[in-house]
Amino acid sequence: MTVFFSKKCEYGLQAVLFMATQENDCVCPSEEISKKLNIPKEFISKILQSLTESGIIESKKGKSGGFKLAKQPSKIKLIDIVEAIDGLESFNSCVLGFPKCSPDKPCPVHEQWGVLRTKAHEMLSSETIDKFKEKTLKKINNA
Amino acid sequence: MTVFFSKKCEYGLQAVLFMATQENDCVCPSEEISKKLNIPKEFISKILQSLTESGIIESKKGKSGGFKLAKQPSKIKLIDIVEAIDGLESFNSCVLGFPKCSPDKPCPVHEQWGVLRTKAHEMLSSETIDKFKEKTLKKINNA
DNA sequence: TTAAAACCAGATAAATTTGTCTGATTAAAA
DNA sequence: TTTTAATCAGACAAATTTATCTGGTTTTAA
Repeated sequence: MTVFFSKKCEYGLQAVLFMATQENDCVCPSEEISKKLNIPKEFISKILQSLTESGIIESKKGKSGGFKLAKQPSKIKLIDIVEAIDGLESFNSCVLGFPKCSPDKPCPVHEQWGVLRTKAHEMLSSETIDKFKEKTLKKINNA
Repeated sequence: MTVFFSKKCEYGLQAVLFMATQENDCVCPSEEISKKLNIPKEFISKILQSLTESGIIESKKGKSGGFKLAKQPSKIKLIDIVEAIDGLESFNSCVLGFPKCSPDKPCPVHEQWGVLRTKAHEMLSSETIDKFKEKTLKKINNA
């Protein structure tokens, strides 16, 4: 197996990155997101609902409703989306599954893995979604 | 969620690291491994069976049987165990779940994630399990 | 030779994650 | 005002992962 993000989180990241490519006050119905990204409609709907609760996106109900970002793209970090969906536990728990892994009671690979995990966390915390607009458009339209 | 290794893989890594701390020709029954590492007996048995098939460990059947490493600890890399259990697909597939993510058709975070993934792969490929003997003993006996 | 202690094999069960369905509510547009 | 198109809520279903059970086979040791 060996995944990093859950499917939900992958889809959530895709969806938010996609929404960041849209014009400002244009709301995006879940069906459109579903089609553009090839994600089952009902599934992405649920994910969008939870991202709405988390305050990352906003929803507009009723006809010609949909979703849009709740903040400026430059204010949304990748880690925000990950935290909302998968949580941050993995950045604080043992990669080998040992109990109570800590600097005090390190697991065998504590050091080696710690470095990598920190780098991953730094990357996700520093990158904001406005940086990915072009690449996202390219990927979605080319793929 | 956000896991890196599956539970199976975590347990497999723990078990092999533990076996590397044992005396050379001493075979280790699955029950002992189960108790030492707090892993359900039947579950770790299955995992040990599959590691046996993969040639990483050897089994001795019958009374006073058990498992031991099939090679010298210095010849077993962490990545070997991961490959045997989880496979290497994740090192070659898109972290955002986009289809056909490649240098040609990169996903939005292709570069950023690629660096991290490569580092993870390098770490797992360079570290051999003999390096962890002491730390493993400490962790198991202290925890 | 026999009993005990281990691995082995395959089925089954439980838990979690992923995905679907139904109907209610909301709000814009005809 | 009514129809239509959307979110929302909660139950349900399927798939995957994790864990357990049962019984068989192997081999040592008493």
